[in-house]
Amino acid sequence: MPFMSDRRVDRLTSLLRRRGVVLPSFELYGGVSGLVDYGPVGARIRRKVMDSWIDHWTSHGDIVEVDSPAITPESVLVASGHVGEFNDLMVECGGCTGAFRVDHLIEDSHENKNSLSPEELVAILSTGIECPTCKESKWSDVRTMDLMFSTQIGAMKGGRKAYMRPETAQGMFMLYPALFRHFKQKLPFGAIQTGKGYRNEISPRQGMIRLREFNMAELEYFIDPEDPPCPSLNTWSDSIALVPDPDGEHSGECLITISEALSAGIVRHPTVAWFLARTMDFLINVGIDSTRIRFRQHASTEMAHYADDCWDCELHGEHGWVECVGIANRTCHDLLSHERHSGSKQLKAWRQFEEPRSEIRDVLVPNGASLGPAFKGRAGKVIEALQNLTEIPEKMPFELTLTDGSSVQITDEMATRRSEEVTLHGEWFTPHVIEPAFGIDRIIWHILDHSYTETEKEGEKYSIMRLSSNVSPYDVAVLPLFDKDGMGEIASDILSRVNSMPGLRGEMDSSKSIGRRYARVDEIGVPWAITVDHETLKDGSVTVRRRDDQKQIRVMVDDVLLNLGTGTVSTLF
RNA sequence: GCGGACAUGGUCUAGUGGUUAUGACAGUAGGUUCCCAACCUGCUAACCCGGGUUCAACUCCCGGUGUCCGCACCA
Repeated sequence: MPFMSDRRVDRLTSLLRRRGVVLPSFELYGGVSGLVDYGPVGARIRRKVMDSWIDHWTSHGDIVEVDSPAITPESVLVASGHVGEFNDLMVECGGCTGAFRVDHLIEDSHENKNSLSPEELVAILSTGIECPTCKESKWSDVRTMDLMFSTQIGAMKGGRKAYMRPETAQGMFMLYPALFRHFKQKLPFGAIQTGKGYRNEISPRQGMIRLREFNMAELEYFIDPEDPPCPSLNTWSDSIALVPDPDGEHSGECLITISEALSAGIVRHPTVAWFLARTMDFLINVGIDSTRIRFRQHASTEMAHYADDCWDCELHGEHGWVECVGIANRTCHDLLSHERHSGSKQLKAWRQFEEPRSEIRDVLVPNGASLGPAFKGRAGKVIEALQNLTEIPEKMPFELTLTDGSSVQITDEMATRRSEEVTLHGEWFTPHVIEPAFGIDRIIWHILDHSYTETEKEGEKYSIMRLSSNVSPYDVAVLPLFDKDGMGEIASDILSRVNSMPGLRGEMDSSKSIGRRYARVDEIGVPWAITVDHETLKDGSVTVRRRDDQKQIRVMVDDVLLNLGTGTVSTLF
């Protein structure tokens, strides 16, 4: 083994580099912080994590996968609120050169800081706000911190301003009308999308934890807020660590089953509860240590104004507790905002009443014979305004305001008052959306962190990556004990049989001693090794070695391959 | 973004203003051994980038980039 740093995290990162799992990007040119590469081994792991994530959600039946561009026109991100929020105003202190967010500095001096313009913020700043570090108040000019990567669609002057998406979610909101049709116009349904997201972090640190370009996997689940899906939670009998809202009545960490948490009112929304449970399942399935998972509820104060129950799933590792999944009830905020900004009428869903409802409505029926001659070209607008009246005036004549802002006088003969009975079979409403958003790189880091095991073997340090077979880079290693007497050929043959099985990938290694080869595959987390030896030549049996306890058994080749295909090799032991 | 430390083969490191720049591990070729990183021999492979000082810079100075540690930031 090479030199061992005294920090576990250093030894782990060094292994990940050495074995081609995760490495800094563009190192040839000095590297770029916040960007990483997945090497040949890491890319396999990432692919498997992504695939099991997609499989986990699409197997449910009412969730489908979509894919939309990373390049996003500015108007979309204005509507979503990203263009405003991602441009935090920053200011530097002339005394100690510290950088601060203006809104944080003036927090105590103004109640409604969110409503202030940049000019007003600067004005308040110059009233003698002190630097929290050095107590001076010599502030530099205010500048914006753009946390999105901006670009342009079209190379020439007329190019349209755009950004690299900071989340994949907006693409799914754009596809809402298509999804609504796909699901035969019935809620609930969901869409997932995996892909890259981009944030120009001020100071990315901690390796894979804060990246500038990162792998996301997001799910938008559209529901009727008056009829939220309440899947049964009885299948989840294990307790989950919850850290409820510190300002709420349930503050303090607790270990509790998900259905208890829902009935106790800790988790406020039944669909959110279901997503917490399903998220737990996914994480355990890809090999996260269940004792190092917890769900932390956002305090009412830190929650975005539109959301009403948000949970972060945090994983514990070398960097402490890190937020890896955010499960938010975004309510109708996004769809409504896109409806307002785009003017589209397709962002709603239909709610059928159980019983048709009749209503008596007073209406003014326009009289075209009288309106036409009176208003000529504007008559159309007048009729439209009359039909859109929500309150029918008591008396005639009255002033009617048109959509262009002008008003006209409506007299008796221009419209007839009438009571109409209308039967309503349902109504249009804006669906709510529950969004679980997964940071895949952070999850992969914790899979590696939790799997990395340092032991000793005959006084030597020995590392094993105890990856779940669901995410291991190779399913099996095929090792000829000697590369002679035809063992190499038999091994190649076994390998190609493995590789021809759907979804399976094996690796062959015939160099150096057998112990060294076991060590190499242990280090990258290959769960099984098949060794071809002299007996194989005689009877077709091989040694199967289990990574986690180094136990080995003798089995017929065909049996191992069969069990590899069904994921049941462990039953042979 | 600020301050401090650091930057040498794939990994971890030694070292110097001057001619072939250490060592270990890994890799590789051969020998030997054979079910847990054995051994022997050979080989491959590095001074972060740009400028300056100097007869001469991997070494000293400045700038950049990157990493780590604090501060700030993390929607």
